[in-house]
Amino acid sequence: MKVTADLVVLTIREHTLQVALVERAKAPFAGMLALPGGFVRPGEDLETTARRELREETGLDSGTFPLRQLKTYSAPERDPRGRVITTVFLAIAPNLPQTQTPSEVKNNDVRRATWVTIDDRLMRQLAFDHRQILEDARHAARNLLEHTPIATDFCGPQFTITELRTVYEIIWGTPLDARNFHRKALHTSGFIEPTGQNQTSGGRPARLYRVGPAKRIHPPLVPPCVDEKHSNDGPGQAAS
Amino acid sequence: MKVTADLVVLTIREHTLQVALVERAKAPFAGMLALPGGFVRPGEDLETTARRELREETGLDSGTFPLRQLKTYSAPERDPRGRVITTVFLAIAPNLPQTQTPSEVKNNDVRRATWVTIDDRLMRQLAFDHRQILEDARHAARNLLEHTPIATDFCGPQFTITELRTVYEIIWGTPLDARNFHRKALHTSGFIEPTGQNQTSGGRPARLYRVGPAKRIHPPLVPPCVDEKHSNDGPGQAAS
DNA sequence: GTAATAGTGTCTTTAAGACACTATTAC
DNA sequence: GTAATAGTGTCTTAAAGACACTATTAC
Repeated sequence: MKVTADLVVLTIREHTLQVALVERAKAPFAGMLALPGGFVRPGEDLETTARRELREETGLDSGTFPLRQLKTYSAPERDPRGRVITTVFLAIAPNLPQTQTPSEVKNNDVRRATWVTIDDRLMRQLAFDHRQILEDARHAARNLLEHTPIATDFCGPQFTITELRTVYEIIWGTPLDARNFHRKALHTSGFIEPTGQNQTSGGRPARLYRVGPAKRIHPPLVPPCVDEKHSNDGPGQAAS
Repeated sequence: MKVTADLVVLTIREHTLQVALVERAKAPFAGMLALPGGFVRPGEDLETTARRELREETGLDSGTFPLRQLKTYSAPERDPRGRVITTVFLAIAPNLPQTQTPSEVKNNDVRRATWVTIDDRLMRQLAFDHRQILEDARHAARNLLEHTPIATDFCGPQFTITELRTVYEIIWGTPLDARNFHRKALHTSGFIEPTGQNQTSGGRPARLYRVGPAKRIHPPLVPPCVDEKHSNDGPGQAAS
């Protein structure tokens, strides 16, 4: 049985949620979009494989952001080449200054790597079972946003509260009350801490913050009006 | 590369949290305790493997309770026989009437299956990396208890609120206020619903409930006095 | 001054936490 | 009646939700 590690790398660019995808050079699914990833090599654990493949296929250096294992997909027919199971990792990248990490990457499986805005049209163009994987990963990301400080990973090492709120607004798809968000962010101990610096951008200067030591946001940051009591449990992963 | 599915099957018996373990018949780790599990067969997905191995090794029928995929362990040296990665599933069994599902099971890898109370002594007797796996699974179970109705899986199809509260008390290790728990359980819409029946046991008859349609407990049921804002993130799994 | 953005305070509502008594059964 | 267990109500406190104005900068 073959084993691969695949990655869902999310970022916010151009005010939308985007995912790093590769255009496949070979069959099966030649020319279609797929998640970056590849086979585990001897001596590698899955996370090492994920980091290597990310670098090889997209040029992204995962040293700057953490990888979270999400779920392992093992349906017998999920890869037409034979029996392949894959473990999926979620990564959140800060908004990168360069357009993307494109074709300089030498990799004979991959034609090019690109950021793609996540929408319904994209979801129908994905190879393998990557549509399901991406849906599950989005669900996991939304959940992590509520319970962990993961939103700060979308920002750089320093950010304003407005930038942080924008992350929530884009991923949740709803506007948030700036005052209530401000209060929640500052009153959740260990979430963010001031750096003492300011950032100015055409209006009153904004205070800059960095991520704090907290690993959980407690009580959670809940999206407004979405009473998900009866909602589905998502990709079936146990909460951490 | 070989792939296995292992299970952490938890139940509450004799007022303690217990886990289903097997005594290994062969090297490596002959005579030591291990989680039930085994190799994926052609045509099986991981969950199917887990259900089959559970039945073969412990006689437990997983048809009566759900399996949740937790995490995949892939350290290169985790199995001395060679490269084996394993995907771990969590199952919660109701308190079973029979003592356990013992040695009638024919399986040449396993000498016998047994329920074992989880304590520090046990944790030092586990084969492979199963100590780490069990610790991660306990952490995941505690978390699921807060956010999902999984506690009802420890009870039968019908249960009293006191039984349900006892589950939380045993797993959290702290007593809960009966009145506040009662209110929380009944006011969380979709958590539990009355069956209309009563159960009598030496005192005032208790109303019986069944699990409701909710998949999430919102807001979560939080263990008292445990302000885990700065606590570790656990086994590294994304919240579902 | 004007435009743009950041930052803050109060009232109301909801739910958690603490806490003690009454109700129904078996014996 | 007594023992055992189930069930309930109130006060206080913490935090979310709704809502409008002031502060600081660039031009």
